[in-house]
Amino acid sequence: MATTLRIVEVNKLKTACSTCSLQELCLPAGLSSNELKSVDEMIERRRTVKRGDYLFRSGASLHSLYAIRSGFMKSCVLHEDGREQVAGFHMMGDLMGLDAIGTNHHLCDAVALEDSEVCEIPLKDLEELSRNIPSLQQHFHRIMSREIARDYGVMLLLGSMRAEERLAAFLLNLSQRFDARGYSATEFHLRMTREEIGSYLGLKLETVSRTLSHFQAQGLIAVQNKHLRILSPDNLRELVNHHSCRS
Amino acid sequence: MATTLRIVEVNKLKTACSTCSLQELCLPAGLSSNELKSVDEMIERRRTVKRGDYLFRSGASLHSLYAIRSGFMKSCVLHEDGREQVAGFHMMGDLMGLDAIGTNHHLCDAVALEDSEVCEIPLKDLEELSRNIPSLQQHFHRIMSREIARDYGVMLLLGSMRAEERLAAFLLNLSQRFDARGYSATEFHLRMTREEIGSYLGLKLETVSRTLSHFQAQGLIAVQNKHLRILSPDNLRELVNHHSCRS
DNA sequence: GCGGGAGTTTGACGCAGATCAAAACGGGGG
DNA sequence: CCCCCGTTTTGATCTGCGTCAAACTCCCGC
Repeated sequence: MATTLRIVEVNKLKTACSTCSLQELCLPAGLSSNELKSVDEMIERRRTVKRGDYLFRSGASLHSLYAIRSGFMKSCVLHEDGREQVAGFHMMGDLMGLDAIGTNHHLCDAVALEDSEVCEIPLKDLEELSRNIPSLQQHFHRIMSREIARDYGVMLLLGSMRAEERLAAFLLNLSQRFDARGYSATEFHLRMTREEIGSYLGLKLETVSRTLSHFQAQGLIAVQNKHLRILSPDNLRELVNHHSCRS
Repeated sequence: MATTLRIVEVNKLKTACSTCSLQELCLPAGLSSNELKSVDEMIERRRTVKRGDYLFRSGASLHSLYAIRSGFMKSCVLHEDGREQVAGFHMMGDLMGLDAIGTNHHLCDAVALEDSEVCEIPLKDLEELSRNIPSLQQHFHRIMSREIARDYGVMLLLGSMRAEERLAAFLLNLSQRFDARGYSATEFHLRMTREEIGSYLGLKLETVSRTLSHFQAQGLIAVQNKHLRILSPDNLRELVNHHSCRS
């Protein structure tokens, strides 16, 4: 039976970092084959997360960081009064859980937007290993730093861009990330709803929808439901950079 | 002559981490006295930054991280088209420059809002030392992680709070940080302009001013120019948590 | 102590985007 | 294959905050 077969396959998955195509994007970038082996041994297990399921929840204590092997996830910060906001979208090669190191407790939910597979990296082991492998240590620091840099970008976006600019920046960012992973930069599937995009961008879903329609009318993109094609990346870039309004 | 005297004093400043009152807030928190000594030796030099001067500029290559010893600073992210936004305010014990590790280039400006003094920590040395001192390594990771967590908070603020909530959250945050450093939690000096507050909160300076006036009229705070007194922290907290509007 | 420029306050008005509403679409389950 | 519910689109209206403008205050340097 097909279902059983698939489960068996998943359990068999012993794919090592050393043979992983995401190597260069992920944690062990730039290691020797010997070092790669040590990292392999550190990975506690691979775990699958079904669409809609949580990888971890806000408040849970930190066991491991998670490297995404396949799939697509979002992280949501929660406010005590029930407000919640998407803090980021994450895809293959991304490392999740970095925000929890400070307090030992996750401060956001991680939810799979499609069936996903992650590698579980016990923080203690990572710390120990990175004490012995300087280039791993350095790379780990770079990853954390890049997350901070990304956040600064989002702050700039939320604090000083108009709706059109935000959406253009968002689409270009997705495009660039797909590109870096070997997928088409101009044509891809939006795995999140309009509401989730809006939450991430500080906009309401209606505004997201309207703005997408507007882009389409201008010939910048072609959207049909979740399928998106970028027709004029240059014009989108121009939109982000030459802001017409708002000081 | 007084000026000369002051310069001499500054040059003499050999205040070590081991005698620094900020120890527990700063990088070397929780180290043994031997370990503290190693950290002391790592600090390349202390540097003073006059009000209005740059500690580092966006685009400059990363030499060191900077721990603030005294004073007050802001960091500003720049957008190519000239837009700029305050990404954070930093005070004694805070570590600056973390966003630059990823690319080896600073991506924000660091500007002193009052005469400040910083300890310069060469990244290479810190990395080497933290390979030998696990608790230093762990603490450094915690600091980076806390910066990520802080950024998530700012994203939540910018993406889903109304003007009053943003300002209330901002004041409470300042209050709490002053408190942690042994200063009054209810009465302090705002070292930044209304425009800088606005930039940080994604608001215009007029809105900041109006909202402060409004808080004062309600008896929540007393502001006179840059001097601020929090009269009802509880009501401010309530304002942040029980959002009346906006889903 | 006085003049001037930067920072702040306050008012009037306009607009981008939120809100409310309703119709159209699409895809997963029976 | 069809039904139904979650998602998306589009329109009409409302509103919080931005924009423009003017007066006022506070330093800081001369």
